[in-house]
Amino acid sequence: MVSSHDVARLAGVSQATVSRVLNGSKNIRQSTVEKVERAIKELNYHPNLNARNLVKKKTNMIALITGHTHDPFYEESTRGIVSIAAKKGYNVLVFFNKIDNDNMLYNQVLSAPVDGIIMSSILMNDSIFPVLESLEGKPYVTFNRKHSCGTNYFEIDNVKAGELITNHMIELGHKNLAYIGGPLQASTFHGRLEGFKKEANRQKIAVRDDWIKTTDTTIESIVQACKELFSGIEFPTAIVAATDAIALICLDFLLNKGFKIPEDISIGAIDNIEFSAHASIQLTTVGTHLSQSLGNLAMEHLINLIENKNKQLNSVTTTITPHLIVRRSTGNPRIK
Amino acid sequence: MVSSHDVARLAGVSQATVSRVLNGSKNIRQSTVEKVERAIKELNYHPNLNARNLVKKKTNMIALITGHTHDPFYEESTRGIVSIAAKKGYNVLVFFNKIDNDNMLYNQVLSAPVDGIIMSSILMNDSIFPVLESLEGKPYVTFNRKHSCGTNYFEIDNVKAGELITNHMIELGHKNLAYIGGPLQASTFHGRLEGFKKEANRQKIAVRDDWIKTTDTTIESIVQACKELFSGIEFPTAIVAATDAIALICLDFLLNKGFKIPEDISIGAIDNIEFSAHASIQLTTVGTHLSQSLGNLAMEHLINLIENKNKQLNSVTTTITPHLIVRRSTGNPRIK
DNA sequence: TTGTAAGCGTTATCAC
DNA sequence: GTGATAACGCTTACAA
Repeated sequence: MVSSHDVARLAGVSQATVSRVLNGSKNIRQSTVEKVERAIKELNYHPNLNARNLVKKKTNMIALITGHTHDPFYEESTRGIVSIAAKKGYNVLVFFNKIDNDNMLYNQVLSAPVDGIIMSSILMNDSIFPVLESLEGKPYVTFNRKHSCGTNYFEIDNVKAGELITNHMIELGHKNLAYIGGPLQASTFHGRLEGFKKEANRQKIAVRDDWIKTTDTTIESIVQACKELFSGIEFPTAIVAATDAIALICLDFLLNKGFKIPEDISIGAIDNIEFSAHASIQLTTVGTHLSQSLGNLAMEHLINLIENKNKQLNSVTTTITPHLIVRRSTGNPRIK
Repeated sequence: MVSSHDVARLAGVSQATVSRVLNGSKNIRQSTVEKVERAIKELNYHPNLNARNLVKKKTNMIALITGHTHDPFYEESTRGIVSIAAKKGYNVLVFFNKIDNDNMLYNQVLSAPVDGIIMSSILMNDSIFPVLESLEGKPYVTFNRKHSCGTNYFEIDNVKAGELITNHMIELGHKNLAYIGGPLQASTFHGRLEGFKKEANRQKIAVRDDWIKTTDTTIESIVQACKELFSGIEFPTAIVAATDAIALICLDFLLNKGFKIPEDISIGAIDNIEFSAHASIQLTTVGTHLSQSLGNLAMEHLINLIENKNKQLNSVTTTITPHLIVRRSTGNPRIK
């Protein structure tokens, strides 16, 4: 492996001078700059970032802990985060987490050589948080979900989101509502289910307990929930899915069963992933009016935290009010 | 930032001993292990990986250069690669590249502190390759696309894939074929277009020059291609898209224009991304019989290269024979 | 303008 | 078993 010493030797200068050229310092004769650059090119030298980072105590890397990008929501946010990071001179180390606290993973992230940590899929009682708090000097930020005792989060008003989509179904005339969500230790699922129940309650719509499904967000468990919902004599006429990703899986299930959407069954969700707008999907959902995604906002905030070290910024909490986006997956229930 | 020295001081041992405990070395008294571990916990110590990597000359990180995960193909491969990496103890640094050679990016990747490099979206004449070859000791691997002078690639037989989907259209009775692809400096697009032309030729089907569209794979340019295709008096009855991602965008365009698929227009593609099997898409496409994706195979190969340093493995070239997957986006042309 | 040398936080080779 | 100590490849005062 060629080092700056080799370059120095070839260029006939000291290693320190090579370093100066590399870092574009002023006060350095143009002719030596050229000598060094020629040597760099000739030896095909690339600085060892490990060594640099060690002395600079800065790596320009950030760690992202996200749910599997199988869920388009996480794919979109990951894409945005990596892009913003690149634009600002950071690289991102991607970690996928499971549904439950994963201490192995967290330890890895905690000692990863990164300047900050951004997380989307943590639980309200996640064990990483106390550690993170005690880790002075390594800023972190959360988006989508939040921790029960955490600050620095960017979320939508999940209760409101649940109310909006539920209200839409009820306004359409649906009385047989089902709900499919995820683990309630996630603040998103917790809030959305609360919104669903609250709105149903407010409108005096009784919801059967066994029509409220809590999955682990895997395809299998969502399909299982669908099977249970449509195995009895009575079916729901409308499904409120906690996320667009869940809705997409339900949709696949229902279409394969021969149901017509929305004639037979209405389906609506929350997240407004890009694909929901596709002409062959047209999912009614709940989204934000933001031009930036939550992930992008969080990433920009994280970079501010890293670079400004502005202690005032250290406890930003952002909750965005969502709104309903009506498309073609919801309609009036069939008259009996 | 707490270092192993701090731990040593608190535990009343030397820093070297802390290091030994950390690395689980034998020949160390159980009682001191406990002392050290207690100190580690108390100080909330996490080893500095930069320092460790510097001396070990190993980072357990790999760099992935991929197209934007906006294209589900890249999302799926990225997901697989990150998962395999994690399983094998590696983390992945994700870089998105543009359609053209991006020297800034490449320089970044080249000096990134990684043990190896995996790339999916390079061009046949990409400038990174000569450098990569000269970079002894940093293995690399390519999947999906390959470099004109590169080895270590995993691809499908793109010409064959182009032939298969084109043949399918012709067998259905289509005579007015259009093709929408991407930059021909990408081996995938190059081969797939070649296959398209070859098969049309073999079957004596004349294809209009202006019905062969080369986009830059952005949504805008694909939509533009669609507009051009469907603005004249004569329309194609079948579209061969070079990738499922392109087909999805065409599909959106066509459905929004009020076309029925496949009654008015058939559409088929290559890649067999997961979403193509969704009940609301049902895209006819070309895929492999592999249980693993190309990206996964490539990643496993890369880890072998890194860990075994087996020089024999150093020039693996894999070309998988693809097969047709008929779904509901293709059918017979309307009889005039 | 350039060179010398002291770290950065580890691992690993010696002695003891 | 454990403690010194020399790297690892870089940045950055401090000298010259």
